[in-house]
Amino acid sequence: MSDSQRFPVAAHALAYLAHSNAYGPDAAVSSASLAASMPTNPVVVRRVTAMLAKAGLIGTRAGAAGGAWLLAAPQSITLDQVLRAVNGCAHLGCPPPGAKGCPVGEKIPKQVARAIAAADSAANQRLSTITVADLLKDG
Amino acid sequence: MSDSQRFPVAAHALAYLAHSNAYGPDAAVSSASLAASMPTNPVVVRRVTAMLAKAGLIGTRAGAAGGAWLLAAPQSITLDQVLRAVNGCAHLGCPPPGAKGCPVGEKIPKQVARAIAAADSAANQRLSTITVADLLKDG
DNA sequence: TGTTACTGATACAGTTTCAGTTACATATTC
DNA sequence: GAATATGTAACTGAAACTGTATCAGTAACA
Repeated sequence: MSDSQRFPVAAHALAYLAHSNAYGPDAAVSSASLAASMPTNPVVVRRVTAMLAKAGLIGTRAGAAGGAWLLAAPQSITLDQVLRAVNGCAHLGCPPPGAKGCPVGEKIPKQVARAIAAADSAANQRLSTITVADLLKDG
Repeated sequence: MSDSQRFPVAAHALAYLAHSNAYGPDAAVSSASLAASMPTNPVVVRRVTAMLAKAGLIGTRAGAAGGAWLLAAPQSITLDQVLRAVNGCAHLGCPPPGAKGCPVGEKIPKQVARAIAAADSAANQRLSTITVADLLKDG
């Protein structure tokens, strides 16, 4: 996967929902409003909110006065959940397959993959200590 | 930056040099040999080895019997050095700029950027505990 | 000295991926 | 029924990467 802005857009959207006290369908925020605060295109926002909704982090509703709202308290939504919801990872690359028949060429990619997975895991663990509520703090 | 294979290629190349006991110009390994073990194209390898050379991790020499060799012991080359050498990062994306004039829209991106930097740092710290020598281990 | 072999760099084509945009079917409120 | 919103599909243009070919410079070796 190439470099994507999905994670930042998702994090920004959730923080904005929290700031708007959007905790139910009656306080839904439209994709146009979310997009205006980035700023980006409403369709880009909806592509992300659709994934967040499938992950159970937010609720969405079509129709007039529709939009998105949080399904959990901002303090309880961690950023690693957000990253997983938008199918992101640390993107350090995939190891080359290794030359067939070459003993060292076949062994190294396995260890490279393990190192990449370890780095990915460390990034996720760090993100698990940051919540959507933290994104609204000053400083 | 989009998804790049530079980091895996660099890690594989360094591990291969270590396995070949390439510790000096007289034991230089050509880009063709390195490429054959991935497998990929020699030019792709040279694009990476040129960066590793600039970072001081390997030496290279042109001409007949030329190629690349390690400038340090495999146990002392950590993978975060390798990642920095090829200009990689965790690639979680860049935060949106935020809407001008919107107080919340301007504050959130700063915290999102901080979260991304924290995740990146965690990944690098984890990589700093893995060396090129570890890539040659079994299992 | 001439041949061979290698690096580094540059340039190009093809592929992939993404943001942004338009369009449309569906759903909901008024 | 009109207005407004989501979700999704299709298209465009930009960006980045791989693979490839090519060339100048360099070094070993007969």
